[in-house]
Amino acid sequence: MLKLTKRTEYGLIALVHLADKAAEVPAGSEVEVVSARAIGDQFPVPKRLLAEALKALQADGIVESTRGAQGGYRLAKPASEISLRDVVGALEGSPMLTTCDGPASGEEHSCEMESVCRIKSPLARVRMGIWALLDGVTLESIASRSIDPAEFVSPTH
Amino acid sequence: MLKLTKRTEYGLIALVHLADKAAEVPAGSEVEVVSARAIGDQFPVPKRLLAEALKALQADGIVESTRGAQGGYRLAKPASEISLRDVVGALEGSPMLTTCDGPASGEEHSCEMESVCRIKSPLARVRMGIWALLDGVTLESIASRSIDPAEFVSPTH
DNA sequence: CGAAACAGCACTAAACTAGTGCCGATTAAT
DNA sequence: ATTAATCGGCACTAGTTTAGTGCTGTTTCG
Repeated sequence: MLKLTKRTEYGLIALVHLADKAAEVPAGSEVEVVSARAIGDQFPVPKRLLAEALKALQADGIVESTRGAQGGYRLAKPASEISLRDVVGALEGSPMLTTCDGPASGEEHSCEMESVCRIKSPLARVRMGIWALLDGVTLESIASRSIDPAEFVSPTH
Repeated sequence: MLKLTKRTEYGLIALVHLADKAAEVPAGSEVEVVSARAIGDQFPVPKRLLAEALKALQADGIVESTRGAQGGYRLAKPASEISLRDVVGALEGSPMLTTCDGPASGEEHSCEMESVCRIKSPLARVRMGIWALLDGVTLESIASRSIDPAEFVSPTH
């Protein structure tokens, strides 16, 4: 239904929090890690799911983790280099729009009626447009409430 | 998972077909209606679901229907005035991105932690950006640019 | 050692999606 | 007037996805 999952929502909340922590220290210095528990304590969200989201973000290299007591997470890159596209890709995967559409165009049964399908390529373009839109929104811009309408000009045309 | 439903996919296929029919006659003249059965016979899709999609499109004023024998559907507006936004809106409804986000911002339980939520307004802007993107794609542009082989080889991302 | 914290697997319940069944209402053709 | 084609609405089943939880193992600080 063209909707993001809760996992993504919780992951984003955590990332904004981590971005705050990273912004608090002078550039270049070590950023202290924050535990999933510590993040969950600050927001009324299921702490366990938030932890699941952080695990997925770690697996995709968006955050890095320190294990053991006093362990936790921090951003693996500057917030300005983490885009919504990265986050959504890590937490939702790539499939988008319809099964007829899809990244694996040349693969197996992408569309049984490829030769007659009139909507495949238009939808592929829209999908790329959406990814491009997400790509233009960085974690930094989300964390610092800056109203920047320039991000929302349609890039594909 | 940020995906359109089959209903929307089938509805789009039908709409492209109807747009073709509308383009075949000189401007101003009556466009003959096409039955759901006739459309379904031309594509390997579940005919019944296609009919369901057409019903929804009719309810939203995107197509108009003629009942009874020899009845069917045709576009209610010129294809150039029907956008993907209209179609998706009719077949999927408006909710998008997260429950925290959402068009009815001022309504009831939009977000329990509204005061602390950092991601609500950024996501709302992204949602508007996606709608704007969909708004820029007309049924006409989909129907006309249909067979463009260059699109099939484009590396998606 | 023991507690804190990440990592991985698996599971349940609810919601949504895809697809179908059925029947009534309407209308053109005969 | 009858018939057949067609839209319109309600409801139902099965499969998939999502939300959320349980449990166990592993790492690391104190």
